[in-house]
Amino acid sequence: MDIQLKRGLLDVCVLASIKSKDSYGYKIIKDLKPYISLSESTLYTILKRLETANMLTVKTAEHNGRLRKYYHITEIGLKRIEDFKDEWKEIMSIYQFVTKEDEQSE
Amino acid sequence: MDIQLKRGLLDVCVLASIKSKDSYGYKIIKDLKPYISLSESTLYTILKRLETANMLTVKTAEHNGRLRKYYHITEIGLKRIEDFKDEWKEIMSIYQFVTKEDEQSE
DNA sequence: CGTAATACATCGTATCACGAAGTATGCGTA
DNA sequence: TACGCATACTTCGTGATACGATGTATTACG
Repeated sequence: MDIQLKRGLLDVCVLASIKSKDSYGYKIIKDLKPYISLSESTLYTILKRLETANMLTVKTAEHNGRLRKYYHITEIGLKRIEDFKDEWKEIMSIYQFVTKEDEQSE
Repeated sequence: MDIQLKRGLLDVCVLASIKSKDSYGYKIIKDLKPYISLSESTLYTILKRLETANMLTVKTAEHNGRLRKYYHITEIGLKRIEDFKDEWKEIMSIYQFVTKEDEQSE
């Protein structure tokens, strides 16, 4: 997918991937892969950004003797997803503008 | 609309605005306003980019004693719009992923 | 004559996705 | 043991790009 199109979609995707259950970096990438692929450097940048924006919290926990960072969505993060649904209406109208056939010009 | 979300949408919007009829800078901004707003500096940057990518051609013409630059879409530009329709399928699947309610987690 | 609308252009800045590279651990296998 | 591989997270530099600010110039209107 076009890199420009991914912007604005990525943040919400990451939030959606931890919405129902806390998750961690490596798993998020795998879960998102069928929909949108992102590199590790991209993901950790996003996670840090979302943390700064208080959309998620981080908790380090041990798993199999190794440390993992688990990410938990906040109310603000949930609201971000809701806001996206509103933005979607605008995107739909743009889509219709772009794809409409101009009958009068034929 | 979120600035990140606009990226990737803007180019195609501009192309769509000149698809059926040649247009010029100021008019493009006005035509797009109901769907997506962009500043002049942004538009001229985009127009130059699309010209470099051979997605449109420019022709300077006189209008009311003043020079105007008219933009005309090319085959490559039209193809860009078609490609966008394909990308749309991916975007739709992302939308469904983001908005799906997780029944199993309730 | 002054103001607004029209029309195009340039510059600097902030945001951001990504590749490359690095660090470290656990596990299977030869 | 030694090696490769998957897991897991981090840092750095770069290129793309939307935008505000600013500038130039003309036409239209009162």
